[in-house]
Amino acid sequence: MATKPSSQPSQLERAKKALSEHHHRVTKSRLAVARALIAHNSLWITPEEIHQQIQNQELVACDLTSVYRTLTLFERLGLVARSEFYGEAARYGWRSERPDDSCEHAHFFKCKNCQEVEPLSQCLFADLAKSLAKRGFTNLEHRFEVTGLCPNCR
Amino acid sequence: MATKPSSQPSQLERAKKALSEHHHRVTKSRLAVARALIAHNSLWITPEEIHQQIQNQELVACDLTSVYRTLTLFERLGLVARSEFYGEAARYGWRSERPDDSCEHAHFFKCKNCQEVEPLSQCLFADLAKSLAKRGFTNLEHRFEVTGLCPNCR
DNA sequence: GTGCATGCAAATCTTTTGCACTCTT
DNA sequence: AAGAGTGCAAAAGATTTGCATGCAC
Repeated sequence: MATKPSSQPSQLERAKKALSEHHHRVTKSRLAVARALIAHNSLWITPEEIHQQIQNQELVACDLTSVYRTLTLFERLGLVARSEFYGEAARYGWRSERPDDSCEHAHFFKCKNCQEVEPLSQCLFADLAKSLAKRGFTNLEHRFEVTGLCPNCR
Repeated sequence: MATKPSSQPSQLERAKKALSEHHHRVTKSRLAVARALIAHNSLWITPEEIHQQIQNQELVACDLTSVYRTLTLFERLGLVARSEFYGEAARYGWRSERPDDSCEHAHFFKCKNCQEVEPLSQCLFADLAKSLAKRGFTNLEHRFEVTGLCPNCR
């Protein structure tokens, strides 16, 4: 799974900026979590996996508890998106674009057999959101998840 | 929250039929769970709530563990649909129509404030399903959930 | 009678919380 | 120096599992 080293510095800078702008401290743990997420690019990983990766690849120690706390914070800052399949740990993905793009997050396909996760290009929500907004619903959030068997596993 | 007594007998019969057709035994516990779900009609309730309701309204005892096991079974039989909002217990809803209608289940809006659950009429999945199927994905299942504030709570 | 289903207890898994200590600001 | 952030341990909550007993078939 190749990472895109060239995109990492700017993404990490974005994280630092978001933290300081919102008066949160730029700590080693938080940067380590950010790095782990950015390295996984568009994939969705669990807090546990993030924790593992930090332990393996970094000299920094970062408790699992801090991973959770950092992810919660990052989500508030719009840096990550969260999604969850039934009965499993939540998964987080780095959001490389603007935080207000609410359609970039929880749309993906996951194979029941090989666990492969594949992002879905489309966001089906836009139209429905409009019609709900028209009827007076506000603060809308949505989740859309698809499972099944991928071509390799069927 | 008024129930529709007239629809209950047939729904319960449907449950019994599905059980015996698939060589599962028709037990008091399973019927109690079915009754609790049917009484709640289109609402989505948690295993805990089902358990509570059985304890309150029925003379039958049914352990929470059995509620879980029964719900898992019912889901396999297509009698109930399961949905889950972040960080909360899963919720189950009785499916009054044919089990193969994959668009009847997890499409609803839930107000973050008053917890009101409102079904969404549209199924946005059809087109995406087609394109995934064309690419070789099979056994597709999907979930689509929306939260926010309803007109009364905004 | 057979063996599926149940109840109870305990385990598991994810996530959160309390608290003393540490490090960023 | 102040207090936000962290690590560790323990709690909390939902769901699952093991096993002996009980009930539907």
